[in-house]
This record gives sequence, structure tokens and C-alpha cells, in this order.
Amino acid sequence: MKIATWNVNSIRARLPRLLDWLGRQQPDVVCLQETKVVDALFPRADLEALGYQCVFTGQKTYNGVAVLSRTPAVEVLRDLPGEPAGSERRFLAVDVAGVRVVCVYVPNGREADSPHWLAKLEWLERLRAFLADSLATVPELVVCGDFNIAPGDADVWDVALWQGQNLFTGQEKAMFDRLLDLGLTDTLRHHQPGPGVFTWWDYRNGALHRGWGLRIDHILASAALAGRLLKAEVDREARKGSQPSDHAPVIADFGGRPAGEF
DNA sequence: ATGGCTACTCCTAGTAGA
Repeated sequence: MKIATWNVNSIRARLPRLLDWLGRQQPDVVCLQETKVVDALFPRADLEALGYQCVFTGQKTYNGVAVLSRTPAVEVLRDLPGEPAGSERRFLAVDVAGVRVVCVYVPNGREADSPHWLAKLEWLERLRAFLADSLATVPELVVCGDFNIAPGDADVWDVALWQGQNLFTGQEKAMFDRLLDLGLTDTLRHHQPGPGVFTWWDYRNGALHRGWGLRIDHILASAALAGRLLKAEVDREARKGSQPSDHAPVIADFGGRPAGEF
């Protein structure tokens, strides 16, 4: 079971590249972030034509998340418990083939210690509580998305530059560790423990080819799934060429269940 | 490296992203 996450930075601007990428990678489940489109205009037909079912929750201009799947997905929740009504579209939980898939677009935070950054930590705390509840009853769970946290020194290209900055503060890294403490495995880190494995590069200044990147997109898996992890990687090729997203997809491949359960 | 890019919008300037 290939599960991917990709911040596409507008699904309409990225549609040709997304369709091409789906055809090439053939993932079973894809979590998308920053779709930036209201539900009425989500390009469902183009994705269904490729054999993908779509569950999505979006808004105009900002945010928006979706889960694509080759087998039916049952929506579980589209509002993170504790969020006020009409909140930003950043969360979606679905069940696919016995796996609970949680798609998140964590608030950016903008600047350390700013009101936006404090709201980011509060959002993460609500996510932690939701995941703790879910893991009590659901053994196979993945949390996929743009976490806007580089969890360790290996995940930024210049530790001194990033020290204490938004995405790399001690509080954000501690919160990420608390998520892992729920029993989740950082699949990409687990499979590729070395430094310099990044998922985002600034559009400016040739950041991609200069290696100025961050690892902020993650696939966290519960123990039952992580035990079947075959591979996890960044599709850096998808960041190249014309009109890319500034994020690259992350893909985790989990082996099948014992015979008879699929 | 504090933006020199990209995408969005009651669009030609301001906001946001990370």
C-alpha cells in the first residue's frame, strides 16, 4: 500500500502535473494540502478518470485538504475536535482499506512567538488529543501532511540560520516529539536517517539545486503499519521542471496484510 | 537568504507562504 502526501500549492494550478505524477507513481492513497479551491470547483472528474476517489474540504484562496484513493474512502471527520465552526480547512480523516488516514495542513506560524505561532501550537495540541483518542481504538493509522515543523537538525540546510526560527523552534520540535510519543513512527526519517533529505525548497534563488531545503512534510505511522514499512522517500523529481509546487511529494510503501484481509 | 518566487483575489497591489 503506497501512501503519499503532497502540498500541491493550488490543485488547479498543479492539475496537469498532479495527473501526470499519479499516472507515474500509482499511489494507493494521496493526501493533498493547500488545494486552495472551494468544494464546488474541486477537479473531481479529472481525478476519477484516473481511477481515484476523492474526499475533500476546501475554501477559497487558502488552505484546503483532500484524500485521493483507489479504493473507497469513508469520511470520518473534517473538523479537528475543538476547532471553532467555520475554521480553516486544514484537517481531514478518512478510512481506506482498514487504515485510518489523517491528512493535515498545520498552520504555518509565520513568526516565532507571534499570535499565529501560538495558534499553531494550540492547533497541534488539538491534533495530539485527537490522535491519542484515535490510536486507542484504531490500530492502523497514518498522519500525513505538511506539518510546518522541521523536527531535527538534519531537517534544515543550515542549523545556525534556522535556530529559534518559526518551523524550527524548541517548542515546535517538542510538540513533534510528543506526537511520536503517541507511538507513531516518522517513516521517512526511519527509512532515510541521513541529513539533507528535504521536502520543501523556496522558489527563489535556485534553492532546490543549491540544497537549501527543509523537511517539513511527514508521514507518521502507527506501530501496526510501521512494522510493515518497506520504503519511504521524497520524489524530488516532482519539484523540478516548469510550474512545480514548492513542496515535493513524500511516499511511504507499506507491505500488505496477511493473506485474506485485503 | 528576511526575499530576488508563485498563486491567489470583487486582480494590475496586497497577502500569504515557510
